[in-house]
Amino acid sequence: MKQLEIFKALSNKTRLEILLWLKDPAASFPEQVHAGFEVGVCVGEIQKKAGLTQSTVSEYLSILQRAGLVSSTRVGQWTYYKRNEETFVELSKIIESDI
Amino acid sequence: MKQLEIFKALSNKTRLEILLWLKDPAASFPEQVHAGFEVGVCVGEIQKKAGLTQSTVSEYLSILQRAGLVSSTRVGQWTYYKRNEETFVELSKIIESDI
DNA sequence: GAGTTATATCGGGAAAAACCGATATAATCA
DNA sequence: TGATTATATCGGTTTTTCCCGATATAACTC
Repeated sequence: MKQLEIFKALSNKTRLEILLWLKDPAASFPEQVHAGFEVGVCVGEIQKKAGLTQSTVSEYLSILQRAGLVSSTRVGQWTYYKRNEETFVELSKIIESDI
Repeated sequence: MKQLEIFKALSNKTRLEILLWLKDPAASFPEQVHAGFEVGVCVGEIQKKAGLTQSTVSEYLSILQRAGLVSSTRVGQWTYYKRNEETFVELSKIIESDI
């Protein structure tokens, strides 16, 4: 686990918000109709809510993914992102003991 | 607690190292003779070990302090910095539940 | 096939962070 | 008092991050 990369990923207001939204997708993205939330939330919905351009949000999601904080699943023309909870648990332990 | 400020403070290799060194000052700073380690470690010792300029290290320590990760005590002409463990505990909890 | 929709990537301008050297401040000591 | 030592702050250059518009890719639809 690359702590520095994780902390950099968490050092942005919008990226922190995205992670929070993904914690409760049903509440945060009432408009998503294409799929259940098991696979996550598609980029377009996240982008609308973030209020930034599509390219920026796509970039942010890939930063979060490289840090291991989210994972993605492609379904047809959509890419769904969801939290990777194991990384959060690991991170919490790392802060308790390794930092 | 301002999460964003904390994550930014943790988004730098040298600052992460400083925090690690301050975890075991006796092992990390064998040369410090001016005081016991209860008050912390003085800027000069940290600077030598970091290998950056005095101004940079002083700046880094104040970033860590603004984030609540360390605290400082002035004794004579020295400023001693030590970890603020409560913030780490809080942060770990925040990651478990609030992020 | 061509047209449409969703996402990723690329190139770049603006803002922030990473450092530095020089200088200021504060404490000590002769 | 002046000289010395430790730290903080200030001004500036380089590097990184932020965020955009334009373009590329991939899947779907007709």
